[in-house]
Amino acid sequence: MDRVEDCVSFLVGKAAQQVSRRAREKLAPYEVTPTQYAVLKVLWEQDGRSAAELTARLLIDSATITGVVDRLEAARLLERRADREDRRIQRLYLTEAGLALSAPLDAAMDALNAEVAELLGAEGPALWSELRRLGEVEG
Amino acid sequence: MDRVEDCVSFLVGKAAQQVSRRAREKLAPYEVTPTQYAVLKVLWEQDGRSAAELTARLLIDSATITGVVDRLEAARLLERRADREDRRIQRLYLTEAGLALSAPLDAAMDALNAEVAELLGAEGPALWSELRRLGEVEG
DNA sequence: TACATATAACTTGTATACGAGATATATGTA
DNA sequence: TACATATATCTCGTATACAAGTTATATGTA
Repeated sequence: MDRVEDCVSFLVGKAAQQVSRRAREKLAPYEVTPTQYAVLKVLWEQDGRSAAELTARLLIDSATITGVVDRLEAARLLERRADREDRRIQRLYLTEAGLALSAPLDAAMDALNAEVAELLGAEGPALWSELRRLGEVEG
Repeated sequence: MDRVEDCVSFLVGKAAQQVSRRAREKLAPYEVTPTQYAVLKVLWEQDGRSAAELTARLLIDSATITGVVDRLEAARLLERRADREDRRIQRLYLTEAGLALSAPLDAAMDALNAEVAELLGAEGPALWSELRRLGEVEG
């Protein structure tokens, strides 16, 4: 491999960086980051989940989740409530403000998906499944 | 888009995260990170480049380059030397230790490329060109 | 020359991302 | 019950990544 541009790690990393930059731009009006959107998205499905459930679903380190949830709580988009049966667990519940963001943020991300789909054209769907496989790379 | 797993931003981001994790593992014995590898890779081609040249080539913010170069300099893999003609510019030169890493680090990343190529099989090359297009997403 | 503008590198503040370890609480087993 | 082990969350340290702003130096133009 002669040029860094031919290195998988660089290639996938830069693709993610550009897509993430567009996602940040689209989410910026709502003062929510892409990672925060991912957490909210899982809670819109069903809230009352624990941080451990989020780390498993989103493949994020528990140290990272702590910080992301801290900021979402500070923004009053969700609340931590202690589980009554297992006192180690903090369950996460959406506030009214957190629930209200569902429609506009999903619309913003649907627009991003459409943008990328148009950029890739017919090869898009194939890329999807390849990326899913890459996302499952094991040590 | 119902599930966060169907969101392009999440999908590409997780693929990059897993590949990056494998790259970190492979580079760890040399105490070099994937981003540091990218900087070294460009300097192995030709050193004496400025930070501005690196930001353009690697699509990294100038604030990020400052920190990465700080750490590479602290690890004595490269040196900053002021340009004589334009005193704003710090040119980056590899040390003996920095040069010596070329062969083993390239071998480690070639191994990663082969690993991913095997994972993807025949669809790999198509994915490459799609990722290059994604990496060029414009605002 | 004098001054507005541009550029290179750096600084500061915020947000991931992860390794390692600390703390509190549960759970399994002798 | 007593204790070893496991789990959930959090803290701390390090490394990107980027927005915004600072400083020093160049450059273009009146």
